[in-house]
Amino acid sequence: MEDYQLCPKFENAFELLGKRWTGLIVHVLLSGPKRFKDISVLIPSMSDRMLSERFKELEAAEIIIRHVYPETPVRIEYELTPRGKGLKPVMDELQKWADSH
Amino acid sequence: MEDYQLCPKFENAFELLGKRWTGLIVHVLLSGPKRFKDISVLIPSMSDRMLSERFKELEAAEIIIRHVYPETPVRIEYELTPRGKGLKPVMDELQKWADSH
DNA sequence: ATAATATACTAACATAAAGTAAGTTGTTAA
DNA sequence: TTAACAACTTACTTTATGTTAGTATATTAT
Repeated sequence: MEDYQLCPKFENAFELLGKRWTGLIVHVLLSGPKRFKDISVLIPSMSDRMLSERFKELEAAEIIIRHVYPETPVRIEYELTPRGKGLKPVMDELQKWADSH
Repeated sequence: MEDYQLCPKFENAFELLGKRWTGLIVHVLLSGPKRFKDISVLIPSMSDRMLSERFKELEAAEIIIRHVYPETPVRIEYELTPRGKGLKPVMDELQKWADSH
């Protein structure tokens, strides 16, 4: 039995963004690539465990890319893909809403 | 010890919209007031229990209002407040993103 | 040489949120 | 009198998230 859906794409979007922390992570990455630690400092109420889990999901959804720079010590950065950057208008509108209401 | 926050308003917005189903409920209410049953039919994968819980949260956050029409049988409708309707641009941008990416 | 510090995680366990199935209340219809 | 419907609620299970501690690898301090 298939589920009737309002709009599969829309529902898929919410499956991702409707998870705790996902939106905030995308939001901070909109200001540029960041390291694991950077984000955990910017969003201190989120645990490392959650950040790690969300990174994996966002990478699988091709919203972020993981860059490994083989320096010593190794530097790892997370960056939004074009798809991820495409969320900027959504975040901007949400910011406006949050400020005005 | 206070938690440093990126932007309290923004984080608050996510506390609500970052919960499962909330976004979809708002989305369907953007097309007009609806009854409990209407929404449960439009979003069949969501349980009544969740719908009931989300309604309460959205009402408390003044995003929806609950109207009771004392007909027989009683008719109850949920409608977006101006604050709730203010989420339209956010939803529109998300829709665009979902369609294009 | 050894201990301490740092980054980027992972593991184990506890609690909170969401899913599932059935039941409640008040009404009208057959 | 039994059934049907709307709008929920309750009890219980499963999944998600929170909390604390620990690992691997490398550099720096003593």
